[in-house]
Amino acid sequence: MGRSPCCEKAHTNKGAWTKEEDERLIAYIKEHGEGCWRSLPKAAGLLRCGKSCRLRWINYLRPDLKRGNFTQEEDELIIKLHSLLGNKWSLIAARLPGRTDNEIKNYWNTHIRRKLMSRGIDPATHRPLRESQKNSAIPCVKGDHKAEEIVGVEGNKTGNGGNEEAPTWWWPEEEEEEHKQWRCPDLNLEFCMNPPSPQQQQVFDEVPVKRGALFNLCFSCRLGVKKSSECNCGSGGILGISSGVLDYRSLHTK
DNA sequence: AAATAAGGCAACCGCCTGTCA
DNA sequence: ATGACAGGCGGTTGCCTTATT
Repeated sequence: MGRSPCCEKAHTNKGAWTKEEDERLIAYIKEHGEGCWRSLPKAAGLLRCGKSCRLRWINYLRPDLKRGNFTQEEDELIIKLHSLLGNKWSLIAARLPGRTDNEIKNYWNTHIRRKLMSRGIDPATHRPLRESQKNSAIPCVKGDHKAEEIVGVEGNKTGNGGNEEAPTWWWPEEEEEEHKQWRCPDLNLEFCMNPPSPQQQQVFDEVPVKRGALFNLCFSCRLGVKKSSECNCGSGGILGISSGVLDYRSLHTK
């Protein structure tokens, strides 16, 4: 037997939200806060599925949302993060204050994908299209490259399927043979994590990480060690992976 | 001006995961 | 240990708007 539906579909509205529904949802959340999405619709007098309410709030009604076009900096950050995380839109969104996973996903599919394709870069692998077709592996990273250096999109390496532009991290032709030797012989997924530098620590403490909120986490929580006895911030690692484990600023590949 | 195509985005669907009894 | 449940996520759909013919 399958799971029961999250709501009684026969008596729920679907499709676009009306202004009145929005106002009801905002008013309810302002008074009672987020959470208990299943019971929220009834309590708020909405004929909507709880999931639908959650989505509407998170993607559209939250007061901390940044509306409007993506900036060049945001563009580049999305590309960088996507090259590291893949389609983990929620993780990517966690690093772009005021942006939602859905918004970033849509933006990726409609703008960035095309932009990368026009540059001859495979948006799935972040490799030149010709290479991606030959070898559909995830891009390998040259030993000491930091994540920030991996996915620059400017540059003009030729031989990428006729397109002049290619990532700056792509090696010059004279090194091509050398790199063919070791490029993705095995996919090395071994990561090392370093404690944040004082500068990184400051960034961690200042940059809104998730949903515009500020988090002050101890080191064990940033490592995603849930309920660690070392935890001295009291959060118990509630943010897990999004808080530090995969933070691209402290993540290096070997 | 009307018809059609393409683009953009909000919303839905179904699966996965973590939590709790 | 197990199952139910809520929340969260990524993929997909469908509608609305804009551009083109």
